[in-house]
Amino acid sequence: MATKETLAAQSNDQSFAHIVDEFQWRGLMALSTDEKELREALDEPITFYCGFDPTAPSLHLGNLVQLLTMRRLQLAGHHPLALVGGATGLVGDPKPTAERTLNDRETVALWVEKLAEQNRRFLDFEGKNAARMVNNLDWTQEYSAIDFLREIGKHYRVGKMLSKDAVSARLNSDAGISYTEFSYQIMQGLDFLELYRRYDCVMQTGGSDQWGNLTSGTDLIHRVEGKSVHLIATPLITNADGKKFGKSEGNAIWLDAELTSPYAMYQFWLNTDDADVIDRLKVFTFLHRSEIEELAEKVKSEPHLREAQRTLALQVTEIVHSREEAESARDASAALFGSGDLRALDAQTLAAALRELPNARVQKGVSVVAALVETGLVESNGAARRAIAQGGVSVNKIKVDSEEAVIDDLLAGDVAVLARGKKSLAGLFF
RNA sequence: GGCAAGUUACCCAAGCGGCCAAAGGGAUCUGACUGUAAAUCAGCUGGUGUAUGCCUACGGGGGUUCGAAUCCCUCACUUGCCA
Repeated sequence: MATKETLAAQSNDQSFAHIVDEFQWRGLMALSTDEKELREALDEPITFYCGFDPTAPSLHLGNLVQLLTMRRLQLAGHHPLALVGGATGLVGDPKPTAERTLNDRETVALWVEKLAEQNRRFLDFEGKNAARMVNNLDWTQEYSAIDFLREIGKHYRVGKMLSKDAVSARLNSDAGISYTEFSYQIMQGLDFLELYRRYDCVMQTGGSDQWGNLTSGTDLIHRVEGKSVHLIATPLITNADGKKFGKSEGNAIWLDAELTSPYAMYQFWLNTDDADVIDRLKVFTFLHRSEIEELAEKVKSEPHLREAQRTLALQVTEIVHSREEAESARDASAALFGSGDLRALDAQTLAAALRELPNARVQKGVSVVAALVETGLVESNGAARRAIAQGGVSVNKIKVDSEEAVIDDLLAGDVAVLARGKKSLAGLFF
């Protein structure tokens, strides 16, 4: 991974007297345990953890908030434990809407590997406060049901478990909740206890929607070990227009380049709403306060230049992928969206840009409909014809006005740029 | 274990023998206006190049019927009440 330089370049903003101040300015602390004690605890290097459950083959943008929060704490001198949920992934945390479908063990094991691999790119696993990777399957699978019930279950009061939002929401919905998912909070509490015992881990970070599961651990440690440990919960990222953050065309933005290309990642951030872009810079980049405040001014004074969005897109794409890939995505974006004369571009630039896009190899004279389907820009021939009928398709920036149109007008290097709508582009190689 | 209600497309939800590829809403998508923004307005949204066709789809399987999302049986799951 080419992210070593990227990691090395990251830093916290030293103008803040305390990391908690920076977290608050960045809007990263939605909830926490007692702030005074938290600040005191963070004055010395501590070990903390954050867990990631394998519910998919890749982490997504929601997880990125956690990864970057961990990295900020690492930069402040603390020791991160990145936990992958080999055990909790087999159980499943309660979603607000419905019971999860259990994945089989092989799938979960595979996803655990993938998540661990992704984690390694965002934290430094070398040096004096190197991050470490742990898997809760390591201590959970040793437990017999009897031991679990006697040693752990005895510390949990059902009344309290029922009162947790994640559980009560489900009890009050017509989906109900299984004992399996109901038990999830205990598993997570056990994780914290184990990490406390094994690594002297005294803090956990996570999303605020996980608050009930986070406090499960602090309560358990308090009961069993008589010790107060700490929590920081990051806010759920929401868009100003009320739509769900982290989705593009209804699909999640993944951190895996196979699932979401660097170009798609760049485009996603570039399209950030003015009303959200400054908040995003605070949460998703390591830019310091002065730099972000400068960009905030520019959003007000010259919004059409979209400098904040450009900066955000480049920064995050670099963090998730690499500087090279971020720059390629930026250049491709500039070439394809820019002032617009595709014919002025030389073959090499054009080919490089098109490789960033979904693309396909086709024969000269291919129908536009077939090309749309081939590149994955639409899902079926019918959808392709519909898109053309709606005036949403263009080839080399020239609108296609017939469903029977074919492509025989090529750009330098025998390529063509196919577009569906304004933002979905694909490359055609002949 | 018993009884009752329920399981419809991405989500919510109507339909209760043919007029159902399935109302309505949300969401996505497209167009106009723009700054690759927001808001607003308009339109599309199962597949198949065009067939009163065929295929897929109303939880799974089976049946009744000329015809089933709709009726029956059965299995699974969900919720509620009773034990």
